[in-house]
Amino acid sequence: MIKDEDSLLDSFDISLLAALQRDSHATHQQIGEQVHLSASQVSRRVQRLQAAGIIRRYVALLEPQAIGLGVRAISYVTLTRHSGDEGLAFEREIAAFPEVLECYSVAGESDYILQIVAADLGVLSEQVLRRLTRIQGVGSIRSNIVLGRIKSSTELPLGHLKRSSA
Amino acid sequence: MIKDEDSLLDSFDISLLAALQRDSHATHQQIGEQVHLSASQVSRRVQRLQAAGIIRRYVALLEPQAIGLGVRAISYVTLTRHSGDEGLAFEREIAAFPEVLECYSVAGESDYILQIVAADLGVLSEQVLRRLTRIQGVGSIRSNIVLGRIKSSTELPLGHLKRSSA
DNA sequence: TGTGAAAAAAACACGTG
DNA sequence: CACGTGTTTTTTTCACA
Repeated sequence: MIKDEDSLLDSFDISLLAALQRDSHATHQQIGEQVHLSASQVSRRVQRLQAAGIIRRYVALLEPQAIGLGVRAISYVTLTRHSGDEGLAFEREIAAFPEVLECYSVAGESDYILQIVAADLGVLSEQVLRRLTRIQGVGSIRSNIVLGRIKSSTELPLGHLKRSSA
Repeated sequence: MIKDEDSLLDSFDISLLAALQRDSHATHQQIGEQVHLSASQVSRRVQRLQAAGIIRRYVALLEPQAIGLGVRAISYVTLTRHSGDEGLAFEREIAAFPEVLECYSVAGESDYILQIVAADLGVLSEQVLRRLTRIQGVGSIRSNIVLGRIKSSTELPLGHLKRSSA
């Protein structure tokens, strides 16, 4: 089953990925110093990791507070019926909501768990949740308002790869 | 000093932020073409947005599947007591778990909502959740296994800023 | 605010172990 | 065959109009 992905990853690659997850704007030189690799080597490996689809893309992370997004919620959506079609339609629509940062289908009481951001509570309930309720097939929506952001990371753990080298 | 963040954001800045959230590796030239701005103008504005703390950092996003992270869970942690200290200790410890990508304190039944990734269900339950249970003050942990990732975005909505110009 | 020059960085080709 | 070194090309930043 494991045909190639892991086998390309030696311990240098892992350190490299860790560094890029932390700061993708560091120069190859700087990254090379951190991971004990030459700049050209960093360049080569980065290209390989991109081509392999391990590095998906590079993005800028913004500060929600600084752009007036003061409220975050975790919401639970239950569909009226689970006949397949409802789900697909919902999934297509939900992806178009910019306020919905994440949406996962889950096993359990609710069908979907969403992470939503909005300017304030008023906008969240009167606009975003309101619009979500109107999506075809949506039965109920329950929400948890986020009081504090303890951790919010885009860095995937790499420790489980540490053992094997290529 | 300017305390009002929004006042620095005209419609060019908003387009610029949108572009950087999508692809921070595009050259200033390319971004400039998208948002109808010269490369030097892009450079200037990017520096301003960074200095203003609106752009927090640049990161590489990896593909979880490609590095062997096949399982994702949303977990709910309830503390045994809410006497303040328990919460702080938990928050400090939880941040050190690389598998815990996100952790929010919420109003509701549980005290914290977590997003966790792991190689497989075995590792999730036998290692990650096991270790979480042992943190001081943790009462119960309930989890939802993610069946499908419908949307997982780092792009914050900017539509609410569109109206005012500086 | 745009234009062009200077600085920096990345990509590339080469020679070496 | 993989590595580092030096070169070329690209990109960014800065000075000036």
